[in-house]
Parts: sequence; structure tokens; C-alpha cells
Amino acid sequence: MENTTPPPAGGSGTNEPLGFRPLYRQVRDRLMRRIADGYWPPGQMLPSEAQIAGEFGVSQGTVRKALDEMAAEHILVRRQGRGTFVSEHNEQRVLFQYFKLVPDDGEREFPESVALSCDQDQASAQERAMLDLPAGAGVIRIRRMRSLRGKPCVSEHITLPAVLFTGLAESEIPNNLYALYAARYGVTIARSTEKLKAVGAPPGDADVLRVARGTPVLRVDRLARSIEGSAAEWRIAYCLTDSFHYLSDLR
Amino acid sequence: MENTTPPPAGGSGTNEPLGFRPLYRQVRDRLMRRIADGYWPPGQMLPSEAQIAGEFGVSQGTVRKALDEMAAEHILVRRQGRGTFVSEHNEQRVLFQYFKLVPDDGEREFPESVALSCDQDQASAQERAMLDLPAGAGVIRIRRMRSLRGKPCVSEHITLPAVLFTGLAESEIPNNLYALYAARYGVTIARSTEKLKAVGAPPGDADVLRVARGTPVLRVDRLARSIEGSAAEWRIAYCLTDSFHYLSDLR
DNA sequence: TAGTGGTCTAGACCACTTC
DNA sequence: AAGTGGTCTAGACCACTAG
Repeated sequence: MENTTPPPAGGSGTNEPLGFRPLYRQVRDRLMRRIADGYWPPGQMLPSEAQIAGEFGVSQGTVRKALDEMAAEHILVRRQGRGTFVSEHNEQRVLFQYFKLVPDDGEREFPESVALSCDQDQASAQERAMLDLPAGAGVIRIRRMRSLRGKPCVSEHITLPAVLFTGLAESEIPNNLYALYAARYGVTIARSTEKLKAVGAPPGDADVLRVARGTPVLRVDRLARSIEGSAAEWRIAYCLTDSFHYLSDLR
Repeated sequence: MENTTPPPAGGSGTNEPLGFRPLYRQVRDRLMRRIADGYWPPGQMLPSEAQIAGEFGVSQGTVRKALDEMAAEHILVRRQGRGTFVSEHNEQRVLFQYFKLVPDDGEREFPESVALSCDQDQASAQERAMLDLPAGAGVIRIRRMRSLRGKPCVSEHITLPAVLFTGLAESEIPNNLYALYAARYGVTIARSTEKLKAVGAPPGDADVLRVARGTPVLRVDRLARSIEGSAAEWRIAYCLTDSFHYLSDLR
């Protein structure tokens, strides 16, 4: 693997100076492709640094830098003495990376869920805009209620591109959706953006949460992206925050 | 610098296996101490990697690893071809690291501020608990209103340990408080935790924000810590989110 | 042109896990 | 004991900034 042909434009989200692409980024890209293609599924152990280095014709240090970067993004998990593994969306990871609602007086807990409905339909203009869908595309919509300690606390509206998740509308809705996306549809959620607002609870959500309409609730608008970077899920959640809070760490 | 005397307990927040402390962490600790002590003030350029390596008697790669880690925590800023600098709390940094309120339809902007009051008093039990203060300790309380595009959007209640900020109550309150803490009191804010809730606007804050009492607002409870890790500021902000949102990136 | 950080290599040894 | 990732070193060269 040589660096004699630097691609003119960068593509990994960061601003490359256009004209130089480090070797370790090319290694990273090739590893990412294999993971995105399902060559190494979640939970799979990767070859050792030395093996990857031999295959790609680079030094072990260069492979290490690529792997470290991917571990920092939670794409991989490295464990000394054991190996390097593709991250799984197990409960622990989802709990810490994606579920930010914490009891005021206690530890983080994984919520329980009840699916209220699940239908397929044509995407609205707003849904097409959020999910980068063409006109006429289909979506799957899921309504869900989640509880902590037996107390309803989140009313969710989830929208998925139907083309990525064919047949999901007819199946059971598990508590851990991201594990299902990965296992059954090969869609691995890698990062997301949340926009938070305080609003009065809309009628339907107030009923689900068993509070009066207009009660202040936290509205969380999340767009989740797959490992390839494309929008894979749009989710709006109305959260009760009288005995919970949304935890955000600023570094 | 040798690794023959591994300290029995780790102290940098992470769980060390108790019995091995890498050299680069010891380098990091020594650099941190100098920065915390004001030996290298914010904005100051550090010696080159080679110089530090020579002074500490370690290799350049080891120094590099320490510097990279500190840069990842925003303690340092590294610029190729120029050098390594102690981070400043300039507007750009505060805007991206600490001010998460973004207009729904536009770019991030730095808000304007109006100080409403600033007093010194004995700490309440709650304030002592939040800021780790002994009984009888004094605090400085600041009330502030912040605006974006001329529109009031945040009502702030700030509490500071009086012992760290003597004389602040009698001075002007600038827009960028964290720059003042660093420049005048040698207190560099390094990280913080925010707890978010949706609540009805309390009377005093509703008046400041010019909305009806009980209007849903985002309550942001922030505890900010200095570079040494001690609690340095407790801040509660009530934010209007009808045309703004709190932006949270999940990685 | 000199000085800085950034990349890449090669090799030695250490810490941890598993068999 | 074997295999993995983690640390540390030494040195070469590249990309960027500034005088």
C-alpha cells in the first residue's frame, strides 16, 4: 500500500487539505468498508494488528493508528490480551451511548418498551427531507411507549426508510431496535444528532404518558446515521423529566 | 524519567489497574500541573516535543502521546507547523464547547448578556453540596439574562465559591465569564456536566424571559469543573426553545 | 530556510487473557 | 506458553508555517 496517488477530495467527514491523505486513513477506509459490507459482522474479532499490517503491506504502527481511531468512534472495541472486535449494539452500549435519560436519584437503567403501532406508508415531504428519500419513497412508522421503573416516561415516534427495512412492519418490535437493525438488516447505527426542546405535551403523547396535555416535556429529535453516514432513522421522543433528566457531558 | 515506582493508586479519573502507570501518563500529569499552576498560561506556546522529551528524559513519541491526549480533552491545541498551545476560552471555543443553544434555522451565534445582579452570601446547604464547600463558606451569586438576535432566550443563576473568586462581586460581569475566570483568577474550566429538564418557567425567570409563568422552558443544570477537577461553578439556566434548540451529538 | 507538528517504519519489551 | 493489544524507543521523512 503506497501513498503515491493521493485522492483529490477527502470523504471521511473531516476537512482534508485536498492533496494528502495519510496511509492510516486509507487503512481505516478499507477496514470500514469491510465492516459496512458485513464482512466482519458486529461481535466479530478482527485479525491481529500484525496480520492486517502484513495483508495491507504497511507497518503495524500504521494499522494501530487506524484501529485506535475507529475505537475512539466506538466502531471497534479493543481489549488487551484478547483482540479487536466490531462493536455490538448490546444493551450496555445503547444505554450509555444513546439513552441519555437518567433517574434523578439513581443509576442509569435500560427502559422497557411497548410498541403501540407499526405501519408502512408513503413518506411525507418532511420525512423525505430528514431521511434523504426520493419522491414516492415508502417509510415505516413505529409508535412506542417506554417506561423506567414501571413509570411511563417516553413517547416515541420512529420513522424508517422502508427500502432499508423491508418486512419490519410485519414483525415483532424488540426493546433494543438498534441491535435488530444490525442483525436483521445489516444497518449499523454509528452516530446521531439530537435536537432538544421544551414543549407542552401534544395530545396523543400526553395520553400515552398519562399526563395533562400541555405538561412541559422534553422533545428529543434524533437523526441516526449508519456507519456509511447515510440517514437511517428519524426519531422524535417526548420525555417526562419530573423525576428523570437528560444527561449531557461537555468535554 | 523511569517507571520503577508505579504509584499504588491512579488519580486521573480513569480506572488504572493499580500497579502500572504508563510513562506518557506521568508526562501528562507533570504537564497538567504546570498548566494548572499557571506556569504556562492560556494562549502560551509550549516547548517543542523534542525539548520536552529532552527535559523529561523520555522519547519524543512518549511526549507526543501525552500531548495528543491533552489535545483530545481540549486542554491543548496543536497546530502543524506552528506549535502546541494552552487552550484559551475565546469566544469560538466557548461557543462550540459550552453554548449548545442553536437557532432552529441558522448558524451558531454567541449570545449577548445583561447582568441583573451580583451578590455575596453564605452558601446554602444545596450550594455547599454542589460545590463541595465546608459549612459557613461564602458564595457569589450572579443573575444574568442572555439574548440571541436581540431576543431574550436564557435566564441564568450562577453560583461561585467566594474563596476562588474574591472581589468578583464588585467588578463588571463580562459576557465571556470563563475567560475572566482564567485571566483574573487562574481558574480554567475544563469540563462540565449538564442535566436537562423540561419545566414550567418559574415566576422570576418567566419575567426575565418575557413569557407567561409556566411556559415550557428547558432547565439546564451545569456543574463546571476546573482543570484540577474541583467544582468551580454551578449554573442553572432556563432557556426558551421555541425558536432555538439544544444540540447534542452522540458518538 | 529553519522549526514545528504529522506520518511511517522497525524492533524491543510489557501487561493481559486464554489454553 | 502462546497470542493479543499496550508502551516505549530511535530515526527518517513529509507537510505546514513563518521569517
